[in-house]
Amino acid sequence: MNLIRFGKDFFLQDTKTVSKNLLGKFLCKKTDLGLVITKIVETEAYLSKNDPACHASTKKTKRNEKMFEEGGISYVYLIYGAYYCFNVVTGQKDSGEAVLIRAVEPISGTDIMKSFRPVEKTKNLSNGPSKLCLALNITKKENGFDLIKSDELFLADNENIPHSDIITTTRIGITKGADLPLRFYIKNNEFVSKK
DNA sequence: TTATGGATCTTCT
DNA sequence: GAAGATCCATAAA
Repeated sequence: MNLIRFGKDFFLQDTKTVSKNLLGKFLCKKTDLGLVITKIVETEAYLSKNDPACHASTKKTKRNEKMFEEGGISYVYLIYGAYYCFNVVTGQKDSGEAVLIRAVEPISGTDIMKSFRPVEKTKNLSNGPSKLCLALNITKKENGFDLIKSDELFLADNENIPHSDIITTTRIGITKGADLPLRFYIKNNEFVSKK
């Protein structure tokens, strides 16, 4: 498979634009067992302004500092003391914006993913933000990774999803800013966490 | 040093 | 469909 990486320009666009553009693209992870390739099917945008749900909405801390870097790196954090969530940092340095990858569809290396996260149905392998982190073996060690240059964790180009097949709704699992329409997913895709 | 809450998942009915 | 598990990071004192 021919994997084409994105340039920095891709990540410096408007965060909502990047959120939509990431749909249908590949998220790749090199593991000890081989290369895993997945397709992004669901994202959420977290903005710096007028968005109380964003970790960067309050102030810069040791935990969210990666969100303030220039776009093109990863931001991984622990939630509920037990699960990881994977974000792609976007925008200029100090903007404090990112895109949460909520769900992916296994493309290649499905068996490897199942070795990290045993499930009966492939459909349940990566249809959630923490599920995909487990399946791709993404942990705190992957925080602050360079997604443009790294060969271990990176994004690659693929199909563009037609605008008519992108559904925009409100975000999930948050208590603040829950009414903002910043969640995007691919229409009729089985691997979306919730419709 | 202590208290509290959270961008979730799994298990049970 | 509904509720409990679980523990780190942050903020307050």
